[in-house]
Amino acid sequence: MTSDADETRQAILEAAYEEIHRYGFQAASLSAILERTGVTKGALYHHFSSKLRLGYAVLDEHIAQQLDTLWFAPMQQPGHPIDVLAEVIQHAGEHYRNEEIALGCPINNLAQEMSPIDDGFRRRIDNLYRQWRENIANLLAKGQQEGSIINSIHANDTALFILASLEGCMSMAKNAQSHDELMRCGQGLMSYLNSLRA
Amino acid sequence: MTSDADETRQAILEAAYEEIHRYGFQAASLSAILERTGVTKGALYHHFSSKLRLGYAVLDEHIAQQLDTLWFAPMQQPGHPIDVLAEVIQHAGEHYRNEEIALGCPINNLAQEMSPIDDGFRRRIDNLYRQWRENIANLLAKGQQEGSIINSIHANDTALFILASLEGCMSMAKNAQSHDELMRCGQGLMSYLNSLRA
DNA sequence: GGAGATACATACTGGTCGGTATGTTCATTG
DNA sequence: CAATGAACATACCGACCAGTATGTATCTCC
Repeated sequence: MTSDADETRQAILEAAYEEIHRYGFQAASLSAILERTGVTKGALYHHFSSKLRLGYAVLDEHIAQQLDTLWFAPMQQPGHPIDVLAEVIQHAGEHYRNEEIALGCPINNLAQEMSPIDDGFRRRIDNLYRQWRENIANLLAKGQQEGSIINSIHANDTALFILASLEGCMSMAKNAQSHDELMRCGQGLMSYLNSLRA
Repeated sequence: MTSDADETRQAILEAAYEEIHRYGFQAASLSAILERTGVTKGALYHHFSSKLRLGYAVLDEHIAQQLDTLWFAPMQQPGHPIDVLAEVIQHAGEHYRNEEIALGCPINNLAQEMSPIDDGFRRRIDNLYRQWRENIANLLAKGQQEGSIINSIHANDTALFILASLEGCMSMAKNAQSHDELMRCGQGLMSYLNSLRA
């Protein structure tokens, strides 16, 4: 029964994601993940050859999909690029209220923790960030073609800065454990974004 | 001889700082710190009652002092606030080239890792960030009084966004392991800062 | 209906970790 | 000069961890 097996695999991924999101990858305990799911260690090592591979799978499958749902897909909607960005950011801000802002952005968490010590993590995260930047840069470039975004900026570099600011705001709010600080910081980003309108 | 004892204590703090900066607090191994210094476990536990207290001391003493030297002190120099900020940021960027950009900002590292799971860390980091914000906000407010900074912005909120962007740029560059990306991201921040000139 | 593979379950291992108990040296102080 | 405490040093402990070895039930396929 491939469906049962797949359910088990997904349950492990989901539990691993939550454990990693809260405690980080290294501090995430396999025993805790097993306890969460009711799955045994035999099952876990049947589906994943090591803790590292489990971590990679969480990134490649769970987190990548979440990023797509929360950011990439909504960015495809029509409208003025800055309006689209503003709406997506606003919506994500709401999402992170329920997801406990104190846990921070899952990608940034892993980036900070793992990129200096494991290149497999680093490259995967780099890919996600690259896609993210490209999505933003495409929006900006489209706006420049349409004449709705000023031409004096470089789309790629500006996208990089926007993403950095985004992650920075999440960072600040995470440490302050304050959704209000996230919103205040987001206002700063918004005023920057508005300065890009043609 | 209090001087010998103090040297030992400082040696432990320095080694602990480096170990924590590289691997994070939880993954930092006391054994590795001892090996670095040649100090024994007895000595370590004579000076620090637990690993947690050692971590707090690294923040309270080593990191706080580093922050003061690299950021707060240089921000006191005279000149147009934006010029001062630009120079300090530029100088810090150079510093982080040698300090291995791939290790990231020590404060942000600890914030991401520890703030959700230990309030002692979180509050200490919150204090450092607060001082940082206040230093920036003071510069901006002074500029507003002098008429060199536009009045339409709120100094405190803008300082928050600037700090967030700063940390975000460090974050991006850390994961990319690229000092060039730090500089490109910094350019985005600079163009934002310039938009604040009166 | 037997063979092999899939999908687990249980019990165990070696290693590392933070922390402690105890011993020792030496400098100060009454 | 004896006593005390600071400043270590050494040896050890229990807990937890990722990973493994082995067993078993079920399902597929010839």
